[in-house]
Amino acid sequence: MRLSQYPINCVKETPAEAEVVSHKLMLRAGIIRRLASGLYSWLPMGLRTLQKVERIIREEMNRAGALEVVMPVFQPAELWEESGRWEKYGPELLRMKDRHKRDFVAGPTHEEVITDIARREIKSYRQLPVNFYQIQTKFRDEVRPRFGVMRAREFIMKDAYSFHADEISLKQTYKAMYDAYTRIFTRTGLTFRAVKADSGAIGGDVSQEFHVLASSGEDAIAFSDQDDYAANLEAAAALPPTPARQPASKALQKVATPGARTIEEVSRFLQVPASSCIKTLLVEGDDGGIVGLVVRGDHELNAIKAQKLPGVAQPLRMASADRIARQSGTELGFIGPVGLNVVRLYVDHSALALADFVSGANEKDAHFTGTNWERDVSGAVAADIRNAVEGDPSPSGRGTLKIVRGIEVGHIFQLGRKYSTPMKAAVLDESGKEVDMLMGCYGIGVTRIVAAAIEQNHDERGIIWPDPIAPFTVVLVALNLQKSPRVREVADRLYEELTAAGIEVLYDDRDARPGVKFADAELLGIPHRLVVADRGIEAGKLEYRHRRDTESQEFPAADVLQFLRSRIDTPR
RNA sequence: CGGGGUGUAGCUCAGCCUGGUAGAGCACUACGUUCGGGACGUAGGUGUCGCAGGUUCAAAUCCUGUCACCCCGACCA
Repeated sequence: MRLSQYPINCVKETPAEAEVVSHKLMLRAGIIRRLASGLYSWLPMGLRTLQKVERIIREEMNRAGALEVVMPVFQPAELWEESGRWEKYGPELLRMKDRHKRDFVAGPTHEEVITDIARREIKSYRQLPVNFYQIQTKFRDEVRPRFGVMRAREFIMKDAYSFHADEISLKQTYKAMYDAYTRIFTRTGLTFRAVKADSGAIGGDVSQEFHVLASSGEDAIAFSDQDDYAANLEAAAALPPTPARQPASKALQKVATPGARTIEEVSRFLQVPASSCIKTLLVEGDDGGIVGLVVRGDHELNAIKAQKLPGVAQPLRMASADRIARQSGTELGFIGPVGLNVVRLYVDHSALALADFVSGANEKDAHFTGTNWERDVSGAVAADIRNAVEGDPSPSGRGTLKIVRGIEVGHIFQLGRKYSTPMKAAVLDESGKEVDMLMGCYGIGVTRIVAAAIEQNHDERGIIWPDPIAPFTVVLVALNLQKSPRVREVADRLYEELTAAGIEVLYDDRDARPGVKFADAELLGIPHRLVVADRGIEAGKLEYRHRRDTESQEFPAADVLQFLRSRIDTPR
């Protein structure tokens, strides 16, 4: 493409609407434009990358034996009533009526539609297994769309759904999808990690997420430094500490702690480390009562773990201030387990391992020192309710945990019969008996991959695309071509030659100053840069620089194809 | 949904407190100079000051309402 014929300019100033790097760079480089909150248009430069990502996904899904389909964005409410999600999905599901007042939804995902197809088409175990996928626009009415296309309301997703007669077959396809995802993310050129996940609202038993690693990622990932254990922090088990607890040595003593509410304030005021304090959180129980949750002062509550405990309301809800007052006789900041009146009291393993610790006294401006579990507190139940932290022993039994940040770009589930049973998707098995099919589902956030790629690969000058998903592989910068017919001639010829050789070239033939061209090339993030200028022409040289390099190098112009090919990552 | 903030030229923003003819830089158009790291000069076009109502001789500015957008918390690819 000739830049002189491309109408969209890069912009120097960062649009005020953007907060995260990828969003800023996508706007500045003319990749996307916002239409409304959470709704984005993809401009030509961005679409090229998007389509490269889609192509990689398509090739690997096909290679893994999946069959491509396209299902409607709009879906009749009846299907959602059948699965029960018309009630359960909540306001994130965009609902609308057609002119006949019939209810429809804008599809946030397609389990219902695919299950409907499967139950109509598939009658025998001999037609199984099968795996359908599509690459299609989804709509989720997010509470708060943000970070550009990272969390948009409308986005492109690759979703796949497999059907099986038995568990073994489901596990085989799940594994095949795991391998396909590994190939897909490897081929995009991104650094990623597969992790154990909480299966969340979609349901099912087994699930894993694929994360692109980036310091700005929204998710925390815990992994062992000695084996391949890796899990989303919300799903990473925090093991009970060893050695076991020391015996009580101090007496329970009430001390005045005026105004000290947070652990930080209490620990500073009493001159004890946060790890020798506990915090007591009150949440609503599923029977209308109040449940107490205790974690060590330096730890964080893990809501996902906590809401799975018997007696805890799901989703987790903190008790309101006046319920706290009624329950504990005090206010936020001074609650403690001693004499606390709750339905259940769950104590995290590491809090339970403490002796002689500091706890709230259930009295304004007072805490206890020298608190001990058996002696001072009754009814404590041990549980894992905290986030794992760096340095914890790995749940795999080998090594300690490290924590990095990631952006979730893929998620694979074994769904089981969550949809097939309520929607009566059954086949006849070998014995002629009707059995509900088992399902798996496998998603990839296609548009999110593009944003994640930028979060992971950029510098202060702009984007640094990995070769496989760069909008163009080579940027050809011709300097002063409006004055120098020689430069124009050489650059034009080079452009034709490289393009004919199948290399995607962005040719900057604009009448612009060198600084502008270099700056734009760097902002756009084209990985390989060739410069044509009077300087090198006489000597028959061209100048090359990779986007990550700090120095340019010269090479004989005659070798250009061979030279470039040796530097471009070839697609597998 | 709760809390905070912002709406003025295509973009970034000033002006608002203290009411009195709507501004700067960038971008855009023309010409000239310049030309290996975001040049300069001259000339030029650009506005429903988010919208509606109110106060006032007079509203971008004060008041009320409303809409949109952004940021922080509970959900997800």
